[in-house]
Amino acid sequence: MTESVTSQAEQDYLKAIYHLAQDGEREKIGTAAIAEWLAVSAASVTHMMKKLAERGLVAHHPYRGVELTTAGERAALEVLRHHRLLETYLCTQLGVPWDQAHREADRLEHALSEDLEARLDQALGFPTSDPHGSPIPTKDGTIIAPPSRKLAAAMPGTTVTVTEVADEDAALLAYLADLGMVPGARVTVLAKGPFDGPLHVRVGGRDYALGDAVTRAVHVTTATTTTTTTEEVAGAE
Amino acid sequence: MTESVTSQAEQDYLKAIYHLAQDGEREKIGTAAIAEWLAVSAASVTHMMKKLAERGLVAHHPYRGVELTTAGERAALEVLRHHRLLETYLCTQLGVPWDQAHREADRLEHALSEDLEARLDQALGFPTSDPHGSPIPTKDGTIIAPPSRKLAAAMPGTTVTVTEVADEDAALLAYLADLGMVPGARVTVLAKGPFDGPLHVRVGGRDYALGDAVTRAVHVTTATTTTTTTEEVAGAE
DNA sequence: TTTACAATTTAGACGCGGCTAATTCGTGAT
DNA sequence: ATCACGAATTAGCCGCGTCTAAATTGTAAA
Repeated sequence: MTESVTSQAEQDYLKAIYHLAQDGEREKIGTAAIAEWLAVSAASVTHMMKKLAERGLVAHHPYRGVELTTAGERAALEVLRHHRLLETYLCTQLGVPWDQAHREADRLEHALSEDLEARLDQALGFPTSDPHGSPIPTKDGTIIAPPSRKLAAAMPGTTVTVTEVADEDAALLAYLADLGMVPGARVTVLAKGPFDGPLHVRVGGRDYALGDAVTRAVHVTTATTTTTTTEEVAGAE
Repeated sequence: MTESVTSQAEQDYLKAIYHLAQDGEREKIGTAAIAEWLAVSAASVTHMMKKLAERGLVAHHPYRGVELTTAGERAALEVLRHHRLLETYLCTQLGVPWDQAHREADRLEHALSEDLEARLDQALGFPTSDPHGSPIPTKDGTIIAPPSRKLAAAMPGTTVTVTEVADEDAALLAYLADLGMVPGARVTVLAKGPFDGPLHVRVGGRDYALGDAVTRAVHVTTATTTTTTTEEVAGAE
């Protein structure tokens, strides 16, 4: 109810922590990871973490990492909601290219009022996910995380459906769009090269070998309940 | 061509100077006027003026006032273009009320990219004025200031057309909308009270007595070339 | 012409968010 | 059990934009 009056910088840090927590598995997020993500020095991160800890938005365990508190996660989700509504609006209503919308939204999200947020939501028909397939948090701070895994973790031989594509890297996004790997696309995992080699997949009738950066950016779900047996079918080409 | 990299604060000051120069008649704008307009101390204004003067955006004549240079005016018009395109978009495409759009645009204008500016412009069909009747500067920094005067300066007995309504005061704007004094409305000036008394006008078949703040916020043009003779017709009620 | 006052500028300080350099802490290797 | 090293924190600084208090200046009145 009370306005937290979080500054733009604070919001960026909260968003970063939320993102890193989603991305990796570990709970505690290290200072270095945040620093790298935000292109900022480690000292700046520590400084901000102490500030956010005082505000009760973050639990800071010195030398061991930080994690969002309930209030912090709520604040992060509010920013994320702004971001994804904007992204959706920019793409669908103003024709901003898929791979540019993220950067635009990053700048606009901090200037979006609650009223305008509601208007965008309504104009879009209350969407539940953005153009990249990422779920849009609801107004009350709920987010439905679809049960998806990274394509990197998909079993060879299975056919999966793309649910979500990370929107941070515009070039990667453009590449994926070119391949036809957009949310909803069906991808057949053919084989995994040895020693962290490329993942061979078939999508839209064509085969590709995808590197690690790519397969970690794409989230998929085993659509047709392929009874996740360990069938190591390796049908290349 | 070169990015001036003007900060948000700098843009706000440039906008303020431009506005005050338009509003009043004098060329040189005083420190106090800027300070009041931006709700900032006079010392802060002087500080910023020196900074802007160094950047060549402002001509600072110590103790005598400042005025925008060509570069400064260009920068101000760029911000103003962002502002008015946003205002127009918010009103017509998202249904934001007339009197709220200004505040929203004030926050969004600094985060609007050139690309998005172009998309808004196109989506709106390349408008030349915003919902308040204010002209929208063109991309190349041209602005067509329509030959209008303040309603306060209109001669009693004439009938004028509202061309523009200042958008800074939401409450005033709501009041004017209620009266039907929107751009395009025809207003008959009945009489002017003595000693800066209220201006009696007829609009939409009804008569009103308007205070100074109101008549200075409304710009009008003598539409039907009413041969501006000094006919002091005083027909009240 | 002098003077008083209001407007303006200067001086000095603060909070924010950032940085570099130095220090402290955890932990994996010995 | 120790040690070395990388990660994290602390210390101290900077620029921006703001402020209050103390000069300074322009000008209008006497």
